[in-house]
Amino acid sequence: MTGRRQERSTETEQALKSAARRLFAERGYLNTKITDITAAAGRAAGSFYNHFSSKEELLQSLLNDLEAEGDVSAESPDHKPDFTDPEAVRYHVDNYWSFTRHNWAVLRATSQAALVSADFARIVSDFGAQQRMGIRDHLDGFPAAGLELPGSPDVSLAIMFLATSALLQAVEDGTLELTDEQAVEALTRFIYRGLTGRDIT
Amino acid sequence: MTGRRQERSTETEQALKSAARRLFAERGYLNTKITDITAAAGRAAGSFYNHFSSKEELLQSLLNDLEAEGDVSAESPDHKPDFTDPEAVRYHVDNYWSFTRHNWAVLRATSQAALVSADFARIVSDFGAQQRMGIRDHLDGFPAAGLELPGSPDVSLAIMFLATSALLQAVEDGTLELTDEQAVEALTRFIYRGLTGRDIT
DNA sequence: TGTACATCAGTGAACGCGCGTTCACTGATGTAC
DNA sequence: TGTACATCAGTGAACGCGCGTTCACTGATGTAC
Repeated sequence: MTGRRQERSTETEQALKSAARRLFAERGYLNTKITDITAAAGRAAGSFYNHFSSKEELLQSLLNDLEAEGDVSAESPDHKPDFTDPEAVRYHVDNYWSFTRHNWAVLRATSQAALVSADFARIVSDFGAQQRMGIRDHLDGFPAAGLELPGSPDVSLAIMFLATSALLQAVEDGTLELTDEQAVEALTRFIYRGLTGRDIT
Repeated sequence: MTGRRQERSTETEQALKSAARRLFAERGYLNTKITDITAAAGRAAGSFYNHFSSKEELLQSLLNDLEAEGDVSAESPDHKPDFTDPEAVRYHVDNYWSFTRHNWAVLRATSQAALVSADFARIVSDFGAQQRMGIRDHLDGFPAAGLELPGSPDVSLAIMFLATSALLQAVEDGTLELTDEQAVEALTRFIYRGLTGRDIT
């Protein structure tokens, strides 16, 4: 009934995953060896292949977990879908910042994997495209409000996301020292101004 | 007189360097093996170690070449050192874009090396800090002009550089399609607005 | 200018390390009767 | 409920591949006299 065997199996699988997440965060994806993961998880090297056929597959599995729980695209009902409103920009910057920071280990691991694997490069690229697509309609009010984007909608939104994740990366690796609040505040002002050409009042 | 031996030696060294640059551009630093470089340069594997003691040292040497010629910090005499003027922002964005794009192979290789080597991580981090330092005085006119930065000067400038190189990376890897002119134009507007809170007229 | 020896850049086969991957084995869990 | 057999998760030593690195050797260049 309990399925003692399967229980044990999923225990090990979870142990491997969480060890991997920890090591990826500490030393990065590329510097983490499969045997490091099994050792950190307290299992034998061979055990790894009962669960994953490669480090890539493990990472893919961590990514799937992200999608399952976090659901990036899920937007709370009270959010404002119009970037002519500074609060709407702040809401999205804050959301994206928190999400990325919270899942930094896995997301950074993915971009590192993208350097070496064409598959992951496409995943990263598609992920970005999807993000932009998801909020493109937040710019719909611009013409009516007499606002002009700095470039095409796609490029303008790309700059928004790229600036945010690049700043987060700088904070994470210690290049820049600032709190989450400071970061979100500065980004929000920068981005709102950049998109609209108006200042936050 | 000619120094036939030394001539031959520097020939090989140049061949190795330019093969490396080519391969780094094609398949990235991490995916390029030392034997790939020697093969592409048409030399024997062992020859590599007459010139460099490791792939890192070769990359370091490519970086030194950059500094020697390009001199990033060198600013032409006619440039405007005041970011309250949109043309000054455009000038710097354009400059940085061209420089980075022109030396993309080496710069990307360096950030890839930074993922794996703490030494290169510091080089990258220091390089960014130096860039920001070099133009911090371009913000000096802001208070007098009644302009307020989106965050601290360092963070504001960091966002400027990070956004630019992140966009370049997206263009280089094919994620985004736009010409240099479009990119510089969009970035200039985004950044000028972001820094000043005013629009480009 | 010529000869004899030294040095040096380049060669490529061979070596060895790190690490991914396999596989025979163990002990526990599940199944058949 | 008990016994005999099957299956499965986990183990860790061993294997082997890829690639960095070495080194004895070659032929050309430089030096001494």
